[in-house]
Amino acid sequence: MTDTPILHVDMDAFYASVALRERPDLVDQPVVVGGSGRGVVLAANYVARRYGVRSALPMTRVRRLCPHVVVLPPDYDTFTSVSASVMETFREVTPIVQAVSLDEAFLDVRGSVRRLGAPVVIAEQLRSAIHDEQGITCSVGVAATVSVAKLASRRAKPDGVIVVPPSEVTTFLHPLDVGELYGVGEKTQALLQRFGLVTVGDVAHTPVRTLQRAVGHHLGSHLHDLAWGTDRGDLTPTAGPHEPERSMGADETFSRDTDDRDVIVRELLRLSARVAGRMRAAGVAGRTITLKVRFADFTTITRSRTMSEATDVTVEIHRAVTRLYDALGLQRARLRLVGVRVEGLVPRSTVHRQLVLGEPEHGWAEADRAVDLATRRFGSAAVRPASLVVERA
DNA sequence: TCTGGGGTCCTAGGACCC
DNA sequence: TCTGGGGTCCTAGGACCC
Repeated sequence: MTDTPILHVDMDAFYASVALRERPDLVDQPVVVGGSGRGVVLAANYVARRYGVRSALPMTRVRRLCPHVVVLPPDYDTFTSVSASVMETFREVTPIVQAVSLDEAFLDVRGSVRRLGAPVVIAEQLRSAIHDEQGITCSVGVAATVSVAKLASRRAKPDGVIVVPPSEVTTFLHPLDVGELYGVGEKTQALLQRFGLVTVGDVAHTPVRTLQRAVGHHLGSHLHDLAWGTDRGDLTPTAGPHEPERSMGADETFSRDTDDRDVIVRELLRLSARVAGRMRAAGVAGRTITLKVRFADFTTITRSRTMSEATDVTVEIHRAVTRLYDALGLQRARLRLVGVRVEGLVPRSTVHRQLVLGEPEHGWAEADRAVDLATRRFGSAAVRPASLVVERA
């Protein structure tokens, strides 16, 4: 038996560490993985962090903070395959693995201690296995609950392990900044601060009703639980066929702001095709179609429309978002970003389409299937709508 | 040449139904 | 004929996470 059965394993600077396996010559240099132009940092190695470089920082600021930083482009195929191998290593320890993202997971090792040893021993075994197999380091938090394990792994970084036994939970939690709690971002932290609540201990000693008045009913009671480390925190194993997504979407920031309707409608077509293609690959269709528009000043609005029937057809999604866009009646507003999202996803097999006699929808669905087939065979650059083909002079 | 892209969940008001 | 209460769906926005 153990009183700290939950492990939170978090890769250190995951994207950067994976990218550096190919470039060992750069390990002592400041390195970030990120986009170009208007992109942000996806991951920064610990050398870059000494300059104040962090995830989500705009690249323009990164270059100011650290002019000699090396920027590597993300290689998601490699990240995905390294992640899959790491998750496989976790499942050799316990079947109860809940992946949070490519680079972190919770493990319930309750059933493994007799075979493998105490949780802290398992944590060290995992760390050396991942280091040997993948050439990257990770940190592990060990605790009785999910939320405490998560905070412990952050404290353990980089390349360490921290165990927080139940008797030490409040001593560990209460001095922390409220912003460390899962679910407390910039806004909520500022809100709590106005109530004089700065540390986790402050939140713990505030009546639930008061918290709920400050931050809303749900979050208020949630924060109170987190502040005492009493969240239930049962794991939902993500092995095998995972839960279907509730929505799928794609958005894109223009390389420069635009008010050109042709450019915008063409981008909406590209995004609609991308989303619809992923939906068909996943075998889902959806009824609610949402347009997202971000203006040059970064204000963002959404407009959605729920259809009578679910679709996975590119031209139907494109037509819906184009109507929503035109209904905005924008004149010369410059847009920074547009996005397309489809919600209310259901398995494609449950959709029975009521085709209006003579409507050519059938033809569009078949055109999509032909595109999917050609894409699988020749790659995504091979097939695209005519309006997306750039003529070569 | 500040501020990505993929998501999830919550809130709140109004419509509509019983 | 003077006003209720619950449930669900839709829409829009916002906060948050990695």
